Amino acid sequence: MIRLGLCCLFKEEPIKFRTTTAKYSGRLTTAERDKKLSELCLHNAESLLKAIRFCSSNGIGAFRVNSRILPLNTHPELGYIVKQLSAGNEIENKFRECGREASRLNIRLSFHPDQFTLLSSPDPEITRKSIMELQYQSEVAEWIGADIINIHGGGGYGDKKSALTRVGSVIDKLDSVIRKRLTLENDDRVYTPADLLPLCLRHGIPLVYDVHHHRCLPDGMSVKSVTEQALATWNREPLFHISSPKEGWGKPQPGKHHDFIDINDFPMDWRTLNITVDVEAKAKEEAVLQLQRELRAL
DNA sequence: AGCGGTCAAGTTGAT
DNA sequence: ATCAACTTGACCGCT
Repeated sequence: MIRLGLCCLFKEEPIKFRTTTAKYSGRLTTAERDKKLSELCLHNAESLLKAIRFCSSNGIGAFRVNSRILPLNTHPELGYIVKQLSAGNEIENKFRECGREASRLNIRLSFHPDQFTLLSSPDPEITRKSIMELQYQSEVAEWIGADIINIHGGGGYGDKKSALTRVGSVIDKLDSVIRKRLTLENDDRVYTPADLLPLCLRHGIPLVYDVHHHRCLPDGMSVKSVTEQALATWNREPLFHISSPKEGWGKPQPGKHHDFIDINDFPMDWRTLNITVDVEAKAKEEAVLQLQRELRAL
């Protein structure tokens, strides 16, 4: 019933994604840089294929793709178009193979651009760069058949209402390759489910409900109520997030993730739903497998 | 071969 | 005013 998802990395399984830094890459000659980036992108496509197969073999139903799957792709000085890399065609073909394999094995793929990607900024330059990032992840999403690009609301700037209005107007202008995949997630500092639900309903954007963030930043709504209302925003299999606090509830830093999920943090109401739940835990695949065992044992 | 310093981006809140 | 935290290591370069 429930599809559990692994986020980006492995703890024990030897599947690695590689990256580089702008500082290092910028010191290389154009030819050296092309070679380096080609190698990294191709390596990452091959790792993604392994990740998909690992998930399938282990009963893990979803995998979140790291934002740096194509390292430095949208960097202002060092960014590049994949087709123009020397290994461009090979890279794209390998990603399309990932898509076929994910489809064959029924592994759901998603993206989660990091905190630099936000649509609420009053600065148009930040919005422009964010849209570039969404565009890049959408292109890879097209290749591999990922149906989700999930982001947070971004900054509040002391006026969340105005900020969310900006988010809405940017969303309405997005290219459909982004728009059809875009989802919004409540965070643990600024935007609660109560903040985001009206926007999600008005603009037809699904809400990724992170119950851990909701517990860190409550809004008076119950888990049950948010669950119901979040489900109603989805036109496809819903995606929710789960994690457990490292120091326990009520300690200084409830935002930090524990190695594993405490089964008591998993909402009862979710157990019978037809949903994907991404497991955000430092023990990665070990944590997903443990939660799966504990859910089955109930 | 091993280890430490460093890493593109934005915002918030602790100090 | 500065800086860690966010999702979290992985990389390069020095010894």
